[in-house]
Amino acid sequence: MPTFALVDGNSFYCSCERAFDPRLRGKPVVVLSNNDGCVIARTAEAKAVGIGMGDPWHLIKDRPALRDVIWFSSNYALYADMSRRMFEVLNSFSPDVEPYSIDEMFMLLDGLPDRNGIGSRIREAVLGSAKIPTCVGIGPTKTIAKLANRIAKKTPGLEGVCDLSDVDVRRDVYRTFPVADVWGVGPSSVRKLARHGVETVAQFLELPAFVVRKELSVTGARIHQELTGISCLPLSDLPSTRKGLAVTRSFGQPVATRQALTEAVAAFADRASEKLRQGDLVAGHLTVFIRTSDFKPGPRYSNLASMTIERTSDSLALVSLASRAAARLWRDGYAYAKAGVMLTDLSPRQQAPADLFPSREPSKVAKLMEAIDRVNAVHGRGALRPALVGFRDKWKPRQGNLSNRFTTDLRELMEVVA
DNA sequence: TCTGGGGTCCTAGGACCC
DNA sequence: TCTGGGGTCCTAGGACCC
Repeated sequence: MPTFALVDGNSFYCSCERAFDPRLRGKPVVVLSNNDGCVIARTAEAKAVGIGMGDPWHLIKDRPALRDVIWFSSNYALYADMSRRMFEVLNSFSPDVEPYSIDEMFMLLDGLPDRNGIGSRIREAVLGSAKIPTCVGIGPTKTIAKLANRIAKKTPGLEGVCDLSDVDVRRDVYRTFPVADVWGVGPSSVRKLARHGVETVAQFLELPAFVVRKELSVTGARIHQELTGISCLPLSDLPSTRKGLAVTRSFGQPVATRQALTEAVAAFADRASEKLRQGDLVAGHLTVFIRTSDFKPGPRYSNLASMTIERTSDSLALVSLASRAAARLWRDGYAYAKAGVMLTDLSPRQQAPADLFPSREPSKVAKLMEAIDRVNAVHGRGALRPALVGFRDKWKPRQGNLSNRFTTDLRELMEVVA
């Protein structure tokens, strides 16, 4: 039987901010989503003054109780780099580490020389080297490790570690643990299970497998199995090639001209092409969507255009296709709030079938893209951009309080030291 | 002034084929 | 009078996750 650990960074984005500013210790801190929209990370102190996950910042920030709360715009470059550091620390314990999200990593503990107190030692190492406090959940399947992690997080006496390797300990936990808190069981599944009188994990496990299969499909059946201690979600050692990628944004202010909208979509397509090239991939399908706000009064409109394209990662081609699509989707008389570009049907550039009649010479395009990427690596993203993107950036999201990129930009680190 | 931005997997149903 | 039975591939949409 394998042993999995799930290591999860506490209030990850907030902890990243704290790692570079000790004055934030013990204070309520929140990090906001893009556009400074809603709260996506909060410290224990921030939870204590009543801030919920996903709360719209502009609706709550003036409450008297929140007077001392320190807030940040999200600084993704910093968080991604901190995540990489966390990975490296875990990797020094075990060769089998699978990043599950930016702040969560699964690892296999099998074959480790000394398993005694392993959870605490992992925590100490991550805190010491990466400056990130974590919780560790341990169990014979991913689902159980995840469940253990949740208990570690919520139970003060446990010092951030919960081990559910033992079947009797699990049985005890299952009697009261709500099935709604199990990884992969969402609101829709909870409603179905409630019709069978199921509320706890223990009750869930009493359901016959065929009932679970019928009600919750194979996804639910796997969770059912995993909770009994039979592992069916393996650790994936290799980073899988991604299936699709998207660049979507809410606008800093409503976009009301066709020009501004097409420029925004062009910019998203430009960024999406860049991501594509970073993974050495090409896309065979392009989707563009535009929409008005769900929250503001006024006429609503939402539409998308989806097209199969000649496989490419050429910014100029993708930007041109995407902005033409946006121009077609445009309707007069609406205040647009959000748009996006999605690329799917991805494949490695090398494996992509060659086009019989390419519209442009592939080797020349590759050289041009390489040059563009190099210039932007030195001078900053967007320094060199397709003309269709423009320089007005009317759509740019708000970022009212962005911390410095301490770990990835030397100049920005020096600003703090100075 | 102001409500995020990504992902994955699964299923159903349509189009098309023999 | 009677109008098949599989396959595959693709897409849209649901559900869930962080």
